[in-house]
Amino acid sequence: MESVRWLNDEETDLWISFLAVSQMVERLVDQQLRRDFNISHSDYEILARLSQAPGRWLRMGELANTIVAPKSRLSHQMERLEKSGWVERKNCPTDGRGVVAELTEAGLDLLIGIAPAHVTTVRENFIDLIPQEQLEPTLQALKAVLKSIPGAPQSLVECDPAEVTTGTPTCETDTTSNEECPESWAK
Amino acid sequence: MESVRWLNDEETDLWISFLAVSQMVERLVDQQLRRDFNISHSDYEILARLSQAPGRWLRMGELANTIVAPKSRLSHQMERLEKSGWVERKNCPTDGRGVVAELTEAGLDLLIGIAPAHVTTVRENFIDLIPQEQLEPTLQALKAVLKSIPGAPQSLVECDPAEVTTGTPTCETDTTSNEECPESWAK
DNA sequence: TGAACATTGTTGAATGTTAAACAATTCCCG
DNA sequence: CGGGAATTGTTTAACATTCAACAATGTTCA
Repeated sequence: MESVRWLNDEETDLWISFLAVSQMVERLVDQQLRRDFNISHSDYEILARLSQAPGRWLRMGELANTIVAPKSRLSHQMERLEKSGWVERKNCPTDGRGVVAELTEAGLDLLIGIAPAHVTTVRENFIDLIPQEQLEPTLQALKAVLKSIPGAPQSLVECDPAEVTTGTPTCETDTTSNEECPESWAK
Repeated sequence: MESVRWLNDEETDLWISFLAVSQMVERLVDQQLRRDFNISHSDYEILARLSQAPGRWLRMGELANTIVAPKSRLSHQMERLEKSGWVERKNCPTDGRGVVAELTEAGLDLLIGIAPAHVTTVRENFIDLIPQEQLEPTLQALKAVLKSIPGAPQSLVECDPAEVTTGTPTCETDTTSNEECPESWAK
């Protein structure tokens, strides 16, 4: 005899809307990438995250965590991306079990070609649709969810990949991540 | 020579966090349903939406829209659900092309058995993680996105399926949807 | 040291999803 | 009415994802 705390109207609305937005936005973004560049959104995410990593490489596990994918999926994706020449896998020098995923020059070029249109899609179908005054509270809500779920990834900065070729660390230690994505890039 | 409006830090953070939360929450919810009840979240959604529809049935197209799925996916899902006896397909009496998806008694019973645990999962991994003061702005943000995307579904109310057996319309015409999901249901 | 255990990543088979082509029906309008 | 266009839903085949089992390496600690 357990008493269930059903969702009230507002909570229900929030949950249903969240599901709908998640799926619609994901679908729109994915379809734009497939249609215009013949690449899936999840493949794009791999390239993008690698491009921002210190030496444009990440351990497989880290990468999987970052894009919130099971390891097995990442393995399959990497196999395809590697065949296309956009990514390389190397044995990790510091851990015999480990594998390092590295973005190739070709992969970076591809990403640089795609990013502008992608950002536009993200704006048109998500960011620019949200009224200014709700940006910050929404971000806080999302971060609260992330914080409470064990194993959730850090936030990373997504920006012009053409500018992120230096290998400057974005993670943990050096948190002056602002410098990496100045608004002045909008040239 | 197009000038790209890259995302600034806050926007980037919002986008990345949104993607992460979407995938993490969807995964957690889906896994709980599979583990405890051997049903996928998307199958659950079908049962839930049908249970709230006027006579516990919907046109295939409406249903696909509601759950934000391509029609082809819904067809496959329905085939499986029909085999399991939780749903039935009938020819639509008013449109020769149409097909009507109807929840069976068995399907409703299943849903009633599952719903409490499901709601708990949704609370634990999403709703209850969001601070009170961000609930409303977040909802507004999501609704703004939905409103601006053509073909986005209406919000529906998700509540105790045991109570929604009367066939009272929730859509369009009768918008006193509050009555359907009073907080007092939390018994 | 070495034996149990933990971690890392891959593999293969089962399953689910997708886009495109299709058949059936209805709608629009001359 | 009747013919072209639009809508509805299914099907097929290609593709992607998932889980569980696995191999390989690292870690712990007696």
